[in-house]
Amino acid sequence: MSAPSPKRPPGRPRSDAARQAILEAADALLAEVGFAGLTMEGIAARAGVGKATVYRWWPSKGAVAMEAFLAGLTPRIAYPCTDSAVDDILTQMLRLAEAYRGAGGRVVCELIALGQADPEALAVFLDGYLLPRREAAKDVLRRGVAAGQIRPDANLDAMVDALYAPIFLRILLRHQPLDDDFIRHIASLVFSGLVPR
Amino acid sequence: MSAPSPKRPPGRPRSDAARQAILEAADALLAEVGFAGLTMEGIAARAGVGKATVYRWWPSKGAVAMEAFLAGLTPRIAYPCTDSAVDDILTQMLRLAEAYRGAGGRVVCELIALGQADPEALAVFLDGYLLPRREAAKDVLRRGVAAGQIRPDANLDAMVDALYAPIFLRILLRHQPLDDDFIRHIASLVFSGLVPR
Amino acid sequence: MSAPSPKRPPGRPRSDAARQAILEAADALLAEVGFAGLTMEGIAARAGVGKATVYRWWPSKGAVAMEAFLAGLTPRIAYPCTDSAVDDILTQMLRLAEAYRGAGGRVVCELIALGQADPEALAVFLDGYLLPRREAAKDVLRRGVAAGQIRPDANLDAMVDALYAPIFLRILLRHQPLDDDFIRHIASLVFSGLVPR
Amino acid sequence: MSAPSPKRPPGRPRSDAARQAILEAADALLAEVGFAGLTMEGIAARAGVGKATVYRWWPSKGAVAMEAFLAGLTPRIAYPCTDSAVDDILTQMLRLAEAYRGAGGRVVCELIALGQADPEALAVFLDGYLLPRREAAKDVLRRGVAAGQIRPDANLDAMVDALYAPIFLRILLRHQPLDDDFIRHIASLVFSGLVPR
DNA sequence: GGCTAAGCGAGACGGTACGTCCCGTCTTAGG
DNA sequence: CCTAAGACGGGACGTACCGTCTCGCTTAGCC
Repeated sequence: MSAPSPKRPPGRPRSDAARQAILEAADALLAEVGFAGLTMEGIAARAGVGKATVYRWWPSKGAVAMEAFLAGLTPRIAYPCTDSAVDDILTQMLRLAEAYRGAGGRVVCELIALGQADPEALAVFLDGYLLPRREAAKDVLRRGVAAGQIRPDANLDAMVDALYAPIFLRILLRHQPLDDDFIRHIASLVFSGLVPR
Repeated sequence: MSAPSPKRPPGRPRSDAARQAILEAADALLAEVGFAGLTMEGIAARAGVGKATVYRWWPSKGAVAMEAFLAGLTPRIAYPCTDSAVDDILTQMLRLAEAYRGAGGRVVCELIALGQADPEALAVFLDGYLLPRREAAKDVLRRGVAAGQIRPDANLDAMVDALYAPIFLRILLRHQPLDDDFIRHIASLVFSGLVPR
Repeated sequence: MSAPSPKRPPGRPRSDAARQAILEAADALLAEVGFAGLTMEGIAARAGVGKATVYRWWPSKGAVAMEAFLAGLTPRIAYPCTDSAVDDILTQMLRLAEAYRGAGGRVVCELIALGQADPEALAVFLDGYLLPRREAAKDVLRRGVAAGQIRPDANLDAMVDALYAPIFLRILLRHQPLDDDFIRHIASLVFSGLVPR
Repeated sequence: MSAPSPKRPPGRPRSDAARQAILEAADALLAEVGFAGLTMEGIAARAGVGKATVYRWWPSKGAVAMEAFLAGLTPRIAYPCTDSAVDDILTQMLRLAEAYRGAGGRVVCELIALGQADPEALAVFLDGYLLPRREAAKDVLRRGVAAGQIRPDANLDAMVDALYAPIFLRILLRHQPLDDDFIRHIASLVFSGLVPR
């Protein structure tokens, strides 16, 4: 019966309460002071936790920040599901832009910046945030294809990039505002070439 | 009273040798230890210069790094000028992608990352690199409009974003390869909606 | 109900093996890294023992160190017993000085130093080492008083201090050598005032 | 004229104000929390000084403590100068005992303890505190010899040790109280053997 | 030629956060 | 109920940089 395979390690088990407290503290601090202002010391103090405990779970403030952000974000920007896939995409793009105009956008930018210096952080960001969203977007597009609203020979990957990259670029570079008009322009640009004649 | 030669301030003039030494030191250190490992102290020491001298010329390590990098970049990705503005854009996009697949791409990514923590650095990046290129692109597009190859009601800013943002996103996030096929897809996506019927 | 053997407490009995392992580990570490470098964590790890086990037996690293040291010390500097108590004291003082010039002296110094920061360690040192020796010295002096070699109104406690304190001071402060001449000087100084006229 | 020998080093000169503030802070903390409770961090904070500044001047808390103690102590326990050298010594011994019963005694003990682990600290303690006092004591004794109050063949070094070592031993070991009676006993013990017959 | 003013190198200054170490307590599973 | 293991909250360690400051020394134009 007693399967020895999983093998609980000896010693006091790690406290998930501490883990949660750290993630929540990091999330709150990210929103308040941004990634640059984030410190391991601050996180530990806010979480009521020893610094060593933070280092026991994550190797760097980047790792904590990434995980905290993803944990705090996951259930936020969903796709609607109406008859028109094109409208659904547009609606979600507007929602996303709305979210990115606030603190969320700044954090996303900082996490992408972090990823430039830390490939592991980038991988976590992709797997934990970006790629799932891309898949969701592609599902909606596939629905549109099935419904005859989008040409069946469309390259969905390129399409997702064409739709969403401009949003990311504008929050990253701030060269022009990310307003709803811009979103609509982009969407119409992309879709006008891909709707069946 | 004495309003002589226009503007020469009194005192010892700034040493351009120091300025050059700092930029070279910063450039060398960037290559050796990367952005994250760069410090004002290190730059000053390497350049054989007092820290105060560095601060007298630039407000932050971001500003030094940006200027050092842009000075060393001088990237010549010009637009061709054929009869077809659409073809010209595509040709240049392919050249740009080619450049960005190499070391130049990493540099641009790091500059953008730096800009997330340092607004002034971002401004320098925009003014010194990005905005001039956008203008060049828009010039080509305007040529296309004039030649009747692009619809006159097209929003050129959105169009530039739609064309180039996907390139930036792929070098920043590396979620999919930045190959020529992808470039062609994006271009055709964008232009197919904007060529006159 | 079952009231068997009088006093055996329930549960697993304490492991004397652990106790021994701890003392040996402490002794070894003391020799390797000295008092300052000694840590409870290090002792426990070296002994292959949980930290809690160390704390269950001793309240502080000072207590462990003291016991480990006294256990390893077993110093046998006994008093001779001739007709002359004064000579017996002098003989023993010379032996003691001899012992203290070597490693034993360093040990005693370190124990005294340890006692300055740890009252409990000091108490152990006094009860386990110093006070028994004082009593032995006083016994010899009492013998001298009984034999008419020492004035009966002599304050024995002060006398012991006067005789031995200079030895301790010279090993503690190293301001001058602890040679036999010095010992003889001290002894003659003290006794010359206390022998009956 | 311009003698190049002393050669002021380049850079901003060290701030003696900071140095003084650190010593005063350390002295105050030593009296309040003792050597064990002393921390570099606490000293820096109390002195309103960066930790690095403390480390720039002294390598360890022991070094700061030693210097702070000596600086704060220097002008305290002087010898009177009456006709009787023997009385002068006794008077000063009583004063010293008085001082050592308070916080000063604890600090001296801790510094001696420190010296057991740190030879440099011990040297500073000897040169800066103990040896000068020994010389002063020997001067008084020489005065006594000159005045015919002390036998000219007395070994002054041994005599000083015989007089003062018991005081140190009682504050170090606390095996018996350091009261005035004890001081008088010791003094009479030592002098009774050395006054000329 | 002397004066004034600013830039120069150097590096100490008051700070903040780092990542590590050890403290003494606790929480497990197992003997 | 003791044991080994080791995570926990806490706090000091010594280091590295930050951005500012205070020095003595140029290096210039102006009187």
